[in-house]
Amino acid sequence: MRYSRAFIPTVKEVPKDATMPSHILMLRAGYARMVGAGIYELLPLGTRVLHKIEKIVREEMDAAGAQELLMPTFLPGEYFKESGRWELYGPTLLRIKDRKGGEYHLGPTHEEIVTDLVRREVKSYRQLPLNLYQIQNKYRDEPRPRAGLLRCREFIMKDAYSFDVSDEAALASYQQMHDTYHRIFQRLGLDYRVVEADSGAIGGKQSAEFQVLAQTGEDSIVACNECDYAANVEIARPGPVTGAEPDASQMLPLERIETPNTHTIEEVVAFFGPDANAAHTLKSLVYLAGDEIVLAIVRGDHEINEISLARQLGVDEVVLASDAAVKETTNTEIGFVGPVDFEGRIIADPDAVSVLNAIAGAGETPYHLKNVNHGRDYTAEVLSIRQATSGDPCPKCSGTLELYRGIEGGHIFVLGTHYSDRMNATFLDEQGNSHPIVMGCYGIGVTRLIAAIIEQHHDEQGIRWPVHVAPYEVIVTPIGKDEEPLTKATEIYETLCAEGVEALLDDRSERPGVKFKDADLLGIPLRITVGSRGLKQGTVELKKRIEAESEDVPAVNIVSATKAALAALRG
RNA sequence: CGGGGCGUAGCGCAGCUUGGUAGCGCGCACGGUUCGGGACCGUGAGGUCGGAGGUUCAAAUCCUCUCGCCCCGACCA
Repeated sequence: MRYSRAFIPTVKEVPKDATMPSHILMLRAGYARMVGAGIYELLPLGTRVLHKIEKIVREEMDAAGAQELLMPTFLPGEYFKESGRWELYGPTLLRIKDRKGGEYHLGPTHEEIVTDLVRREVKSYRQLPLNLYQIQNKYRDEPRPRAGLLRCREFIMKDAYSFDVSDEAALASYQQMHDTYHRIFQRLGLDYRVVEADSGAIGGKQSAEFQVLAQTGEDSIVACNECDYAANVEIARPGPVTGAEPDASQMLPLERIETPNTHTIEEVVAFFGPDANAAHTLKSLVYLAGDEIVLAIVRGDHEINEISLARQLGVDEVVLASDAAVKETTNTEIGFVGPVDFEGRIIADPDAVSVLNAIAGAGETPYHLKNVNHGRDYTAEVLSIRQATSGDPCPKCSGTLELYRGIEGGHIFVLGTHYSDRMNATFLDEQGNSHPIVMGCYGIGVTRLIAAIIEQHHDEQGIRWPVHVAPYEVIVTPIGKDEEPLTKATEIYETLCAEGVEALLDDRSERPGVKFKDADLLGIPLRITVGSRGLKQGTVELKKRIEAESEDVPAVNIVSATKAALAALRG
C-alpha cells in the first residue's frame, strides 16, 4: 500500500473524550472513529488488525474441529422468551418491533438460536459431538459503555457452542476449548491469566475467564505466586485466616468520639491521626438481601465481596442500601453506621472480628466509637465475605496471592443442560432413549482484544504491534527531496510485496520528522529508512519498532535482512 | 440509575462571571522558502456557538426544558 493513497487519518492532539491508552492511540493513529457511545467504526488499519486476529482465531478453532457458521443478528423474540432470557436480560437486550408490531431483538449472544438449530437438525448420538462457532457483531445496551473498544454496545465476538452426549464428553469439549484458547492468546502476543470466574446470567456450572493483564482493565483478579491458582475477585476466597477473637485482657474501654464529616474510611483514618490505619477500622455496609436488612462488616482496608455475601445468605443478589434507606433503617447517616447496638442481622468477616480495639461508626451521626471489640461490644455471624487481595494466603497452596487488573478477553463455560432442558434439545442414544444434549459455550471478544493488545503493546510514541497482528509488517520510508531515495524505496517496497511481505510505502512528500512520528504512532513492527546519506554508502536502515537503535544494512541485502528480522520477531 | 464534568470551525481550546463585530493553535487550500524526529512566511476557505423555548432593543453569554459525550460508582458474557 502506498501511504499517499491510504486512508490513515492520524491526529496529533489527544482526543478530548479518550482517557485510556488503547482508545487514545486507536483514534490518534487512525484505526477507529466513534459514531456514538460504545459504537465505533474500524478504519482500514483497524480492519486489517481485526482480520489478523480473526484469522488466528479461525485457524485454532478449525484445528480443534469446530465448524464456522453464521447465524442472524436480527432475531425473533420467541427464542429468548422460551429460555427466559427475554425477561432476564432486561434493558441490556436491544429490542426492536417490526412493522407488524412483532417483537424482535438484536443478538447479545446466541445460545438459544444455536440450540434451536441443533434441536431441529440433531437427533442421534451419531451426530455428536458438535462444535459450532461464528464471528459476528453482538449487541448489548450496556449501562455504561466505555474506554473505546473495550466495552462497546456493538462489538465483534467469536462465539462457539459445543454439544455432547454426556457430562464427561462435554467436559472434554470444554478442556479442548481451554487448550485452544491458550494457543490463541499466546499467538496474539498477550500476557494473560486463566482465572476461575462467576458464570453470571448465562447459566452454567463451571467457567474460566482469559484475563489479559492490564492496569487499565475493568476486572480485578488474584493469582498465586507459587501455584496455578487464579480467580476473579468476584469469586476468589482468601486462604485460611485465623478469625481469632481479640484478647479480652487487652481490650480498652469503649469511647464515643464526635467525628464530623468523616464519611469514608480514609477520612476516619485521617481524623484519628497518625496512629490510626485502615486495618484498625471496621467498614459497615447496609445491604438489602431479599426482604431482609443485613449489616455487613469487613476490615477497613478490605473490600466486600457481594457475590460471596449473597451466596452465603442464600439469595440471588444483595443490593447496597441507598442513602435514604440507610437513614430510614438505622437513623444514621452513611459513614456513621456501626455494629454496636445495631438491631438486626450482622455478618462479619473473620478478619474484621479479629481486630482488637477497632474504630467503627457509632450508629449515630456524627460519632465514631473507639475500642470496639467483637464479643464484648457486638456479636456477629462470622462468614468470609471479603474480596481476596494482595498478600492473602493462597487457598490451594502455601503461596501468596497477588492482585492484578485484567481485561476479560475470553470466557468459557460448561452449560450443562441449562438451555437444552428449557428448549427441549434432545438426542437418542444407542438404546433409543432420549437425553438432553449437554452444552458448553466459549466466547472471545475480538474487537476488545484489539484494544487489549494495544494496552499491552505501546509506548509514549504510539502502538507497538506484535507482528502477528500488525496491519502491515514493514513500512518503507524514503527520506529527503532527492529522487534516489524514493526510487530505491519503491524498488525495495515492490520486491517485498512480491515476496509476500505486507509492506507500506510512505511515498508522501512529508518531512522526515512527520514520517517517523507517524510510523511510530501506527506501530508498524519494522521500518526501512532510505535516505540519500546512506545510499551514498550503499546502505539503508532497518529498525525494529520495539528497539531504539537502527541497523545499517547494505541495500542489496535489505530484502533478506527484512525477512530475517520478521522471522526473529515472529519468534 | 446516583455523583461529577463537557458540548463554540475537521481536531484541541479561549470567549460566558459583567449580554453589544465569534477568536486562537493545529489541520485544510494556494504561493514561496525549507527538508534525518510532528519546519517557517504570506494569502485564503471553513462556525445554525448541541437543540427548543423564554427574558431583552440585543443572547455563545442570563433563565427553563431537552439531546449528546466523557469520568467515578451501581450494573453488566
